[in-house]
Amino acid sequence: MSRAIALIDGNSFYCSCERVFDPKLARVPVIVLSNNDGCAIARTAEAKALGIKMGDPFFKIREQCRRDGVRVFSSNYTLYGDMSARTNAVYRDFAPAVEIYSIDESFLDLSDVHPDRRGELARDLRATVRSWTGIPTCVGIGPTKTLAKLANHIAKSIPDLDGVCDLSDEDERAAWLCRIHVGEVWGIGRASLAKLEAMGVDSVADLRDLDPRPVRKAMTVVGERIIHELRGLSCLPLELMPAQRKGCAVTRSFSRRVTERAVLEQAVAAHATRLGEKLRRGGLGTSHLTVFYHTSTHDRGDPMRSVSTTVTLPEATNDTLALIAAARHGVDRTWREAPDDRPWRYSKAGVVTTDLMLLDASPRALIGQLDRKRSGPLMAAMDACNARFGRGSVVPARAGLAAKRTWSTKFEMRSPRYTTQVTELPTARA
DNA sequence: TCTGGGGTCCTAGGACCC
DNA sequence: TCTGGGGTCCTAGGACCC
Repeated sequence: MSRAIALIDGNSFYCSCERVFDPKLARVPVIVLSNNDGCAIARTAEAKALGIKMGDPFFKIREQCRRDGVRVFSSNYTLYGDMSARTNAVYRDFAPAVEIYSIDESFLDLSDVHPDRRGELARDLRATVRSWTGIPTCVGIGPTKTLAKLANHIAKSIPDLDGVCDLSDEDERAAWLCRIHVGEVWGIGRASLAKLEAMGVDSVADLRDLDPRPVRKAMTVVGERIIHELRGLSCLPLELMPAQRKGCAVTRSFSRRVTERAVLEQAVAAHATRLGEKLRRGGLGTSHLTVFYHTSTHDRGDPMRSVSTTVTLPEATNDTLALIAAARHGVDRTWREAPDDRPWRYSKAGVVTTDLMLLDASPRALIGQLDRKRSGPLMAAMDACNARFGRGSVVPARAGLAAKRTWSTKFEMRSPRYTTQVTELPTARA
């Protein structure tokens, strides 16, 4: 039996999550905004038809949204993450192996399903997910991940296919590859597209038929792999065990421009706190913390400043207090008072780590060892309180975190966390 | 100082993804 | 006024070693 991979994803996933809990959103244009209500990152078909593009800044389309009756939502990651888990639970009923690729996409191994039955299984899967979670999906099937992705793209763009496209058959596949633009291929971005167009490549079939060697020269081994994958030779295995992550970052734009040192310190302390939570969830630690903050390139005429500094810790840790101290130290050694009456107006700050390791397996310091016997239980107690009473219920004192946050990210149009907060359950009146 | 042929590790930057 | 956040992989080049 031939190898077969399916890629299933939620249609306009974030928008579909909002629709599940508000029937009035059906058939009207809906968009979901990025953090800070910055730009559109999910659009329903109706919103796309109005010309709203991926990444359109909200302040530029606000008026159009009002005029055209577009329903606008801030992103509600708690809700989307929970809905994602529900869809994956359904996928696992249909396939022996599932790779969760992103919040709304999963690869399924269908190799053991007879080729004649794969389309039927995909239709059954779609219907089940729709009925059990409310999320509409599309399914693409092919002998490699790259072809499954391409099939999914076809399933989405040709309504007659009813949300399922199977590229298992070689002749059918060849016909489709001639009709699809090479820019739709997974892994071909702007830069590669320009190179390929210069080489006279237009369709996916053109790319498939290229000699891999010159492509490797121009697009590295990544480009070469894509060609093999398009020919049906699998180079990208299903990754069933999530790999240990290598880096972790918490970065946010401010909801206003920030000029005060105390506010910047409060922000990086808050980001370091969140970083600690993320690290502890994976049992990970870091011994280097990079702190950055900068002005905005959109503020033309304003003085620009971009700062990035890396603070070294004596040994790996995920202790919030140690991370906050490191983050504040980063600000300490880089903060400058403006030379004249035009202060730098910072737009964004963050903390970044790139050297994560399992804390239990990390080497201990000879000098400056942190007290893990104390830190572990303290952090566990803090995490437990915050899990029970909501994030931010317990914060370290002294870091200024208890004070009002005047800079924090905007979510002015966020829907309730219907599935994870008992206080935000929908109300029914009878 | 020059001459040669390997290695490893780290970092920065580019590209791409969702 | 208002333009997201968080990842991965790959390569080149420098520092350093034998």
